[in-house]
Amino acid sequence: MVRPPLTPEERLRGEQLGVMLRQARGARSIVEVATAAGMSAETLRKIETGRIATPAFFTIAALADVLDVSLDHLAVRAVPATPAMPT
Amino acid sequence: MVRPPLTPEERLRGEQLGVMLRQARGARSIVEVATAAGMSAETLRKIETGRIATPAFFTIAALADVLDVSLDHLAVRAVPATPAMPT
DNA sequence: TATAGGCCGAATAAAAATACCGGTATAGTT
DNA sequence: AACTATACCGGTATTTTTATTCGGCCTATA
Repeated sequence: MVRPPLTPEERLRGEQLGVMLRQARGARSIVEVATAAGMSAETLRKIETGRIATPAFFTIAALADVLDVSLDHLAVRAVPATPAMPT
Repeated sequence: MVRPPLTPEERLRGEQLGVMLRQARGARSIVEVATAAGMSAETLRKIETGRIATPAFFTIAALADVLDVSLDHLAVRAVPATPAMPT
């Protein structure tokens, strides 16, 4: 009936996404990239550190545009192992 | 100091994303696609109708995977005109 | 009848996104 | 040495939004 809490797997997934975004930022400062992507530096920092585990689609899209990385690439890399549910 | 309300532009952007996802779903039922993507049917319906304007990145990623569409494609199409800020 | 698909509104807990504060560490300047 | 500026981190507080379930309602079709 309510929104369920994030699972440990979802937390991990968010951390991995953050690591990739941080790596893509390279030597640029958080302030510069966040401003270019139209978000606050605090938000970008929390995404990079995984404290925002399930950020909004358009937030990541804006970041990917600024950082010149592919959204599909990010999604695939962040969700590595599909549970492979048996039929 | 607080999270600002969604702008009309963000609402529109969400609606456009919904339209694209709906089109990609084709003849498949909401229940089938939502289940395959690991979310409730109600949530998918709200995304398609734009009532969830800024869905989570991994939510859209799961949908894009099931529907076999590109996240980059969705992002570009949903945010068509960059404001073209003058230098 | 009844079954399947879809639409809508209310209610709820959890989380996003933001700002502010202090702390740390490094690099450059006076 | 003292000061200044930049950059990053962690916590707190706040409002808005997500994601979910439930119930009802409608339409087509077997």
